[in-house]
Amino acid sequence: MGRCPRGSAQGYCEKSGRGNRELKNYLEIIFKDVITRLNIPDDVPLIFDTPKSEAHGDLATNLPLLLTKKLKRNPMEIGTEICNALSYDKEIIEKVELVKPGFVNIFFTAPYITGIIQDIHRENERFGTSSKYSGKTANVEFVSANPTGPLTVGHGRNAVCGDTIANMLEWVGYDVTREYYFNNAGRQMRVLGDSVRLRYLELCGEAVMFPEDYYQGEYIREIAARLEEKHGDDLMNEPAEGKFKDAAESEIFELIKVSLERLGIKHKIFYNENTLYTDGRIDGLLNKFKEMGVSYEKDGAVWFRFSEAGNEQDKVIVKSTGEPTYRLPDIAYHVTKFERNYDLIVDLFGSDHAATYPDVLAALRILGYDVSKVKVLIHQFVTIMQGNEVIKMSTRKANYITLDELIDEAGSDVVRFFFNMLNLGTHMNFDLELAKKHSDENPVFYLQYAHARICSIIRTASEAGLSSSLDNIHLLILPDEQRLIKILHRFPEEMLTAADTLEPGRIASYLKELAAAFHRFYVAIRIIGSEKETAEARLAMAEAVKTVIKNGLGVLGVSAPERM
RNA sequence: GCGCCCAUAGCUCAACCGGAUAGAGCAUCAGCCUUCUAAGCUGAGGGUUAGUGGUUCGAGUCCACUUGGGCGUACCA
Repeated sequence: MGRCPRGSAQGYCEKSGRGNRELKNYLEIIFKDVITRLNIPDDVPLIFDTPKSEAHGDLATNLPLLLTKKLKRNPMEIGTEICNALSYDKEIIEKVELVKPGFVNIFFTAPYITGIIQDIHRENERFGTSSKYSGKTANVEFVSANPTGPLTVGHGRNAVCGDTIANMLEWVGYDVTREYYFNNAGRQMRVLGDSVRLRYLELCGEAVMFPEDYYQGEYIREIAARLEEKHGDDLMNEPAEGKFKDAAESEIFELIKVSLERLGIKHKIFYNENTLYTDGRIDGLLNKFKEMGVSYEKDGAVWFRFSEAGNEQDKVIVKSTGEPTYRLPDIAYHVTKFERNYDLIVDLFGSDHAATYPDVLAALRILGYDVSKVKVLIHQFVTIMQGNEVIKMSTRKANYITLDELIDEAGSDVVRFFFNMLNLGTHMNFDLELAKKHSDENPVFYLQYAHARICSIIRTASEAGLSSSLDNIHLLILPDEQRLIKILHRFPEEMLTAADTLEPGRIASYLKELAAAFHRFYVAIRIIGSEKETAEARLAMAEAVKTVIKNGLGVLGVSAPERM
């Protein structure tokens, strides 16, 4: 890298690109150097983070505070020694200061900070990606709703967050497989098929009793109507599980896929639970458990010794009817994920499934698989409010608001951003009335507006014969400029942290901060109309902001409009 | 009853491995468009971070208990 100052620390310049991570790497090198020279114990963590207040520098460490106990000395004394011994490149670091309790605050030089703009222009739509996990594969399983009805708002959170997590993993280098696991057999599906059959019989003029615990949704009637249209009353003697169930399954799956597609979500694999039976995996697993002595028979059922694996209690894996419970195929399914050799296996469930995964993991551990590869993410439920009323979702009772209805009302961008804003553990209250009425006040517009604004500036500038240039970016020394550029520095690191913690919410928070800094700059400082070289540099900066917003929104699956 | 998750401004949410004065948006109030998009900006008010105790240089963050909510606790998925 030609921009690397000559005296920079060893190893630092070998990194391509900058950003906060590189700055931290540099600090780590020069601090470790001091630690060895001063013979300070090196078993305390050396952490640099971005202080909340600008007055506290660009990066800061609490090293002296952490050392006080170890050295039994005053933190300020230790800090003084460290700061005096610190040798650093003046072209990178402006100053290092030691303050009150024992923080060391580091300030970077403006020209050095500004260099990130070149990186962003060079890497463009790839800026923010990382090769940290290149060559690794990941499987992200999400949605996985059985085809018994359209997706509800409740599924929206899972769908959106799952897809965003997959995006984040791709950004840091993983080859990601998006997977949807479903079950088209069993009692639920029998009831579904029979629900359609009964509606069909109604249409054929039969008087039927439609049980209360059958699927009440309007879509059942529609499926029945299409069957009636196609076959007349030829199907009146068909069993529920044949044509009725098949029609329901395929039509509902079509609905689900369309909803997902509207949100830009496409799964690569739809894994049918049934194949686990037909290819003998279920039986194979049962035999293996028996051989290993981890299962036993009681009351005509087969039980798994989960209690011996440290879980609460033993559970039935095969009912006395001979039918496996969901646990067994779940285990077999995860075995296939291991056999498919993923380096990372992510499962995203709603909190209603929180109780099942410890058993699955325990069984996998007993089978000898490296369970640390599996990251089970549990997202909390979204409480849907209509005014003051809580809407309890139930597919069976047809008491729900579909994801499609929400997308119709709010639009895909708003829906994606809305679910992505939140950390997975957050219990959220979602007031539908409010979402409809105030949708133009959704924070997503704040980000999109910043992007559109920059596009508009670029258009206007180009009409005025002005274009961006990297030649004079050193002119960008105003506080509003530096502040903005420093936020740009953080993007690759934020992306990596988001991917490592599997938290989509981080990206949204970061982008809000970036957009805020840009809007502030925009109001305070003019681009067009300022002195030519400065204007060109500011344009280059604005383009860099635009790139980062676009890339960030891209990860969230939200569009970056050129005009609004 | 037991287990997991959660509780932060009036509302919806942030706060990276425990750090410096707990931050945004909405709502309220007061200002800012003859110049690049006012879907924007500036400022004000608004908090005992549910409560109590503990750990330590330092706690919204960790531990214990209490209260209030969500989800489980099936030979349903």
